[in-house]
Amino acid sequence: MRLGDRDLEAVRSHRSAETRCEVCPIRRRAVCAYCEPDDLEELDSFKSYRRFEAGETIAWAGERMSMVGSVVTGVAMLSRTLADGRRQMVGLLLPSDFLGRPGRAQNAYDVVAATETVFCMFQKPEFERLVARMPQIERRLLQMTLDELDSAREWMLLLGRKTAREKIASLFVIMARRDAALQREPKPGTLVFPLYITREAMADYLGLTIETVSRQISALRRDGVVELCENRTVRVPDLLRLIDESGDDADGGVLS
Amino acid sequence: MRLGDRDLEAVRSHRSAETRCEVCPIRRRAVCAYCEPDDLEELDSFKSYRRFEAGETIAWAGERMSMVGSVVTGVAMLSRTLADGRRQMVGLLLPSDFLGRPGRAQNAYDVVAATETVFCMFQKPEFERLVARMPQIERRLLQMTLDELDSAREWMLLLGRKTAREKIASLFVIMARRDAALQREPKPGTLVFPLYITREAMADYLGLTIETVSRQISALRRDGVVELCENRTVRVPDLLRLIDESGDDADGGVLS
DNA sequence: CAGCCGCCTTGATCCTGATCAACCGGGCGA
DNA sequence: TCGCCCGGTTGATCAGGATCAAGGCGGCTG
Repeated sequence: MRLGDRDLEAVRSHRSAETRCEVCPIRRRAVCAYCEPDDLEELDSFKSYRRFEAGETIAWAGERMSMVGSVVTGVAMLSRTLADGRRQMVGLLLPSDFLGRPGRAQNAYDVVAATETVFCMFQKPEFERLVARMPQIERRLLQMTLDELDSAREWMLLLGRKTAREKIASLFVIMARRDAALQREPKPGTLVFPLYITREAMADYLGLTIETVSRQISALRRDGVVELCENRTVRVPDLLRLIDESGDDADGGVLS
Repeated sequence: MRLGDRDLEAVRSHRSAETRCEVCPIRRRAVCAYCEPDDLEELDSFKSYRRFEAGETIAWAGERMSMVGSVVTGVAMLSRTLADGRRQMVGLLLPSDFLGRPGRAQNAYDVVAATETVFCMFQKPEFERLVARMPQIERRLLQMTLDELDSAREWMLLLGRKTAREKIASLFVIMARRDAALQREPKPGTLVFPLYITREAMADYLGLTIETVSRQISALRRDGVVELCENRTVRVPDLLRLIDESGDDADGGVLS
């Protein structure tokens, strides 16, 4: 598949080693955790890039999934749906996140592109052969999976025990941190970041309805905690205030 | 540390290779996923067994954790607490489950023994050396972590979208399946299994209050979905009925 | 045996977030 | 240009689960 210039730029930056998070400077994250420089030539021949439109379904729960890979640009959502249609997002894939489970044929979740999204993908059998030959890939996958597990557990705390207002504040903190982590040169000072996703996606993420999401965002705006600018952009004048609203204790808490 | 006869019996059976789950016969689970028979001699010299009393705190969030290991008998709980004391259980460790994160010094969760619990433990540096030497251990850890991630996501669906009644039914389904999976020779017919944990633990697990837990269990009993016997034992006359109450679709759903 | 404590149950009331409904504004195709 | 549709906002009302409160039961200890 032929990629456009913007996508190619993304692919190039995708190969960079690490970025730093301004909000929690300790935490670092490789943009593509299994592609370290010394593996590049070996992996490059097996990679392919695929692009999905916003709203496009990448995979259905229960379907066979023939590829694995990671997000280069854009946002993808993992979700599960109950028999009567209630839906819960169970994962949010931002650039550098891995999609697909080595060693399992079936896909456990619906995967939908929230925005236009580019994936760096491998055929699953080829990837598994690569993993078998290169144990360092397995090690990095384990670390990534453990990180995801930590995020999932933080999310469980949010879903089980936080109020609607705290949930919204937490979401903003998470997105601000993730955005800062992905910035090559994060700007100091006031945080400004894009809200990639719709109210519906936020509601599915937080276990709320869209009406409640809308109301609580309005309330946070009314109280001066956040400002909404054009292009679905959020400005946070005081990050500590926002973190305070999120219910987490100042130090620990939300994993980026 | 000296173990009693009952504990020694548990340790012996702990070395058995696999058990089968009557409820979902496809799913199998090694009782101790990193201890396959061919590794036994090598690992044995590094193992030690530790016992914790019911209610005893095994580790605090934020603390350094010098050991890793897995549950031999009993039940342990992972939980996170918000600044104001609201608590959410984020993991339930039953026999065969792994505790501790290779490659991280600090413990992210409070770990509490729900019942008397025996762990098979390794000093973390030794375990990491073993892992480095034996890549098959890393592979199994990856698979276990992926399983845990799937469970966590199933749990997120429960926390975000299920009603109190569905949450209770789901919990019973999970415990029935886990119990059946751990039975050496599961009895066919009506399911009977122990409720290892208190109402408080259930409430923390499900994101409810103890009063709601109590009320919903009473309601399920009144409606004939479950029966409560002595010794905190639950009898399920019709598993399909219970699964129906849990809100999951019949096939997919709750991971054991 | 009495008294206490921990765990559980049940009742009454309250409140947060869901539901139902109306409306707004922008983008897009007819 | 009109009208529709989609995503978002806001209001009114409802209901599920939280909270507050009282009491029961069983086990443990003095």
